Amino acid sequence: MESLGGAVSKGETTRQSILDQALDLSSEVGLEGLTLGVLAQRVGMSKSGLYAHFASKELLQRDVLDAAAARFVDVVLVPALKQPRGCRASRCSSPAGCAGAPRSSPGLPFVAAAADFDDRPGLVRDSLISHLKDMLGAVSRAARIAVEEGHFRADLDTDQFAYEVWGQLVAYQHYRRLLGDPETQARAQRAFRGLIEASRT
Amino acid sequence: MESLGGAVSKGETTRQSILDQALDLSSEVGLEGLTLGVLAQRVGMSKSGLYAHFASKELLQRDVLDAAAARFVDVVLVPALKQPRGCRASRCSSPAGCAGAPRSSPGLPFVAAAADFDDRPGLVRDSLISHLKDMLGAVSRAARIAVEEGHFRADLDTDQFAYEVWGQLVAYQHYRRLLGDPETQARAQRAFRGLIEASRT
DNA sequence: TGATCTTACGACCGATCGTGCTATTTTGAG
DNA sequence: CTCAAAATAGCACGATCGGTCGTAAGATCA
Repeated sequence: MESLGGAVSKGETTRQSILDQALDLSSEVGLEGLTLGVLAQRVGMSKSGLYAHFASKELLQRDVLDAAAARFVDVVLVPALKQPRGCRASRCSSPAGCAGAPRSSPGLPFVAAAADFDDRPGLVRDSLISHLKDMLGAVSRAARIAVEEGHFRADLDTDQFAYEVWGQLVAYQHYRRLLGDPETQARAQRAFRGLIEASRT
Repeated sequence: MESLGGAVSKGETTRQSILDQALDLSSEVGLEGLTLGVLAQRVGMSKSGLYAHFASKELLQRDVLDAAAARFVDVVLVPALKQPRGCRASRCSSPAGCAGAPRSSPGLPFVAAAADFDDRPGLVRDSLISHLKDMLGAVSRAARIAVEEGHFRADLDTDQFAYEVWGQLVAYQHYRRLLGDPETQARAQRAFRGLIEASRT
């Protein structure tokens, strides 16, 4: 048994490192492109040894998605909520904030997964929808606060605002990954600024 | 030889019907999910018989993509260009117009393919980028005409306009396919109206 | 230390993938 | 009708996929 604290079993630590690697890998090839063989190779263990940590590939994918959501909350949402209340909405919903550094953007596996699983029913899709609704709710709530504090228009449809924010995130990822256009970052920021401007009082 | 007209060889006919079926199928499972076996089954011929019409799967995918682009031009762009000049920009770039009826929207395979191949170099990706740039150029040009005719602001960045239009198309497809929210259509239209409004004089 | 439970490995399975090769059927021009 | 050419089917291959199983190595605790 573990000593009721930081100590964790060996299995749990490797399981966590598997999940970490899977998160990175799925940022490159997508959740759907995730393969037990190459993941095992990257982690440095045998396929079956890796597989023993998960009941099925679907469960593995779901866990990876949960890990991605957790990372997103930690990296994007929590820092945003530490901002002064008035700035929250724009901070936590900026594509530049979500997409962050070109490398290993926290929102990326999420967007990629959304594309892969939008028509593939199952555990992963359900989990994805659930997380997405949570995130949209968070953005909408932040916008509502901004409305109450007078930074945003009183008649702003905050759900619509969240919709458009997510849309810009998705569009930004598409553009950047497909075209590799360095101008994309500037375009995304301009578009986002336009959205904020249109929501202002 | 053919009689210099409508007559086409049998091979070309079946090849075209294969492409049609492939277009429908890829709207469901994506270009990446396209499989020779199930495609052959759907067309009603053997896998090898079908395969004989294409040098490789990659070439097949490229041809499907070209067909999708052609259909998009026919169904969306050409009708839009027959509108009075002032309306073109909004007509040809409306997500509702591009996405059209919930079933068999012409832009869908394009968006799905963009998600699948944004990080998979090769023929398909190259073709995809080429077509995308064409479409963006068309939208940008339409916007420019609207500017010249005084319907849009004189200082409008038409490339930025095209970027945001494509973004809305992508976002709409994501939302609709993932959440299945009937409200999505209304949200997309509202977002698009906002974009047009912001571009007006 | 010795016993026990956890963790990891290698071999293997059936299915499916893309892709060639060869035979057979179908088409269409002379 | 004849017959070469085109079109299609049959078959098999190597690779890779998710997944299973028996077992060896390693950790944990009495």
